[in-house]
Amino acid sequence: MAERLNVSPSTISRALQNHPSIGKKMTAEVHKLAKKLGYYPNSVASNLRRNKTNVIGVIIPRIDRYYQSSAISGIEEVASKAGYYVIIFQSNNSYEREKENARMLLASQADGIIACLALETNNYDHLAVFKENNIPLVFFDRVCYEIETHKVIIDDFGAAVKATEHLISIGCRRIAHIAGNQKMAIFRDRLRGYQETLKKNNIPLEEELICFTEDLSSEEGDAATQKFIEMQVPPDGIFCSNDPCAIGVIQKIKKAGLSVPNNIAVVGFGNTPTSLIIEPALTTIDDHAFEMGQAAARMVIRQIEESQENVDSETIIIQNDLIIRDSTLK
Amino acid sequence: MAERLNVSPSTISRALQNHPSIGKKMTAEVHKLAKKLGYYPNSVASNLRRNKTNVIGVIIPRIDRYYQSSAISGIEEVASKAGYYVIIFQSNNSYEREKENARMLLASQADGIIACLALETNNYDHLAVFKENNIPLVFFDRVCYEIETHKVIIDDFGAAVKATEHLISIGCRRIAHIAGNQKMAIFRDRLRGYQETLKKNNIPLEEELICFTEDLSSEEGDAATQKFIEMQVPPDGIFCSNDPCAIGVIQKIKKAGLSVPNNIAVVGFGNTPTSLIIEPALTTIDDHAFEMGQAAARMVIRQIEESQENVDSETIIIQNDLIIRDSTLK
DNA sequence: TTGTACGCGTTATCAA
DNA sequence: TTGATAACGCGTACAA
Repeated sequence: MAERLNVSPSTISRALQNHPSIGKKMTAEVHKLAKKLGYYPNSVASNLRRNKTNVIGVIIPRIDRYYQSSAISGIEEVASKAGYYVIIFQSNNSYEREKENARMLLASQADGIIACLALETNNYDHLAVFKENNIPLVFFDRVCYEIETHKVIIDDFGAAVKATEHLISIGCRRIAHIAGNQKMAIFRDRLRGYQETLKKNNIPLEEELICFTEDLSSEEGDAATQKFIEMQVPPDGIFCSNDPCAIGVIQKIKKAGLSVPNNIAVVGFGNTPTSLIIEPALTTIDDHAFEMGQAAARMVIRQIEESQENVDSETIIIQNDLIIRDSTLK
Repeated sequence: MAERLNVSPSTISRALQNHPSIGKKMTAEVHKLAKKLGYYPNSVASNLRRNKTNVIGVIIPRIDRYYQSSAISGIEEVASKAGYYVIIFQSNNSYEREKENARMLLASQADGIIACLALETNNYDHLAVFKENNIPLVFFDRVCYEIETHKVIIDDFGAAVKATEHLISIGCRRIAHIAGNQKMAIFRDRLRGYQETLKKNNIPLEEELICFTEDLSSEEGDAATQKFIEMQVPPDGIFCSNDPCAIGVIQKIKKAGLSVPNNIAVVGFGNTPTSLIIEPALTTIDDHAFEMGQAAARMVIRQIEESQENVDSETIIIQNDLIIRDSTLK
């Protein structure tokens, strides 16, 4: 260590963190010497001693999806400002990988966890473990209601209502919905929003106008649209549970020689960058992914730092906006 | 810990890592008990003892750019298979943040570093530190030639040649280039590829056909196109140093009532998802970001595990492809 | 095949 | 304001 130059091991430690009870001269000198020697404290040892790692673990399906990487950006921004590291694990929507990720995070002594569930997951023991070990856990977006924790979500039901009502307001009367995987609450809520809105407006629900998909890919959007177009009376509006799917829908409608929005209006969900590039530009729900990330990070940090055996699970609902563009502008 | 059930602290340790010199019965029993008690070794302590963290630190400009998140996906895939964690820091293209990130990674005792430089960076001391401390460092994409390390890049010069030659081959004779920030080698190389190709084909280089941008945004593409269109003899082809910029260019050309590719053909760089959605679909260079990430991860892990005071800096060049789409199909 | 004892580099506590 | 000491939880050399 650096104490070979002067004397004392703990004085160095204190000086380096500007402890008040250390002489200014001493402090300055230590800092200078540290810089000269290129000395930096070993945070692994510090972590062991303090029993704190300043690490926030994030478990998400895939980092190369716009929604997820935006959320992570938000997490990282808040975390790094507060002096935390962000360590990221991708589950690839696999339950096994998610379990493995949780195991690794547990072993790494992360101070807190932020998770967005994998599609496959329907057993939550690997995450409940964090609660048992008193490690703060915050879910965002794809949350689970089986564990009592803090959550950051958007009002998926309300957003779907907005989207559907918008389609009705521009004159659509035969509105289809392409739904996401019904294992996830968010997709169930969007479907419900769609259904309730039709009911409320006295529009009959037709089973054949609802298409269930595995993962809302463009290809599934394409296939669903094919079926819709072939119907005797095709729909005049389609509400898709995400943007990539809506893009596939629009491309298919155009390929069939029909017009968006004149023949069929389309609404997406997510406000991805692509929604502005497709022609016509896609009307969609902005889900404020970046802010969700920020909120989740703030939440988990607050829990870490309060550490009181604490307030029961709290849910933050992030605002969402319907962004109206050409795909519904008749 | 768990030795209160049987006897011995170190036996537990050995059993848990399946040390050969431990009875099979013992080993099995310990594993069973560990599972039952929910015991997991504290890796912070282990890291301290072994002087190894199994962490690979990644410093990149922004995670919410498609190129970067794809590369990270590649890194993560390779790393996690090899038992490494990936810890990500965003520099936001700021030199100060990059310095801070490097400092934190140094303190966290990362076993190896993968970096993609910030735009602002032109002093490299904060990264040279890793070499001094014998921590493997691999650059990818935005590399620096001032430090001798391993690098993963694509042949930007060659890719630009391919792109420019393609424009010439479809009959373009007045080809413009929208160049990226010339602080970065990749953008200088792309410019050079463009220039050399024109020369080789006896096409005069015209200064006014080269537009230098700050960060190749869509907006800058839009503005550059405005100028090009207003010229007495506008260009008949534009090679853009990235896709977002090319998207701005295409949108502007169309807004001006001109046709892509008939009036002006456009080539981008990066093969982002948007290049397939814009109309006409964008001809572009696929830079294989995911594979770059994989290669970088393999490289850094190899160095970590060989640890021999080692082979001098090696450079891997990842293949790139010109993907021809409608924006250049006359 | 198993147990003992020490040390990794910090920091908290207590004493000076 | 500073120094001495112990302890964080694990891995390993050595002894048994």
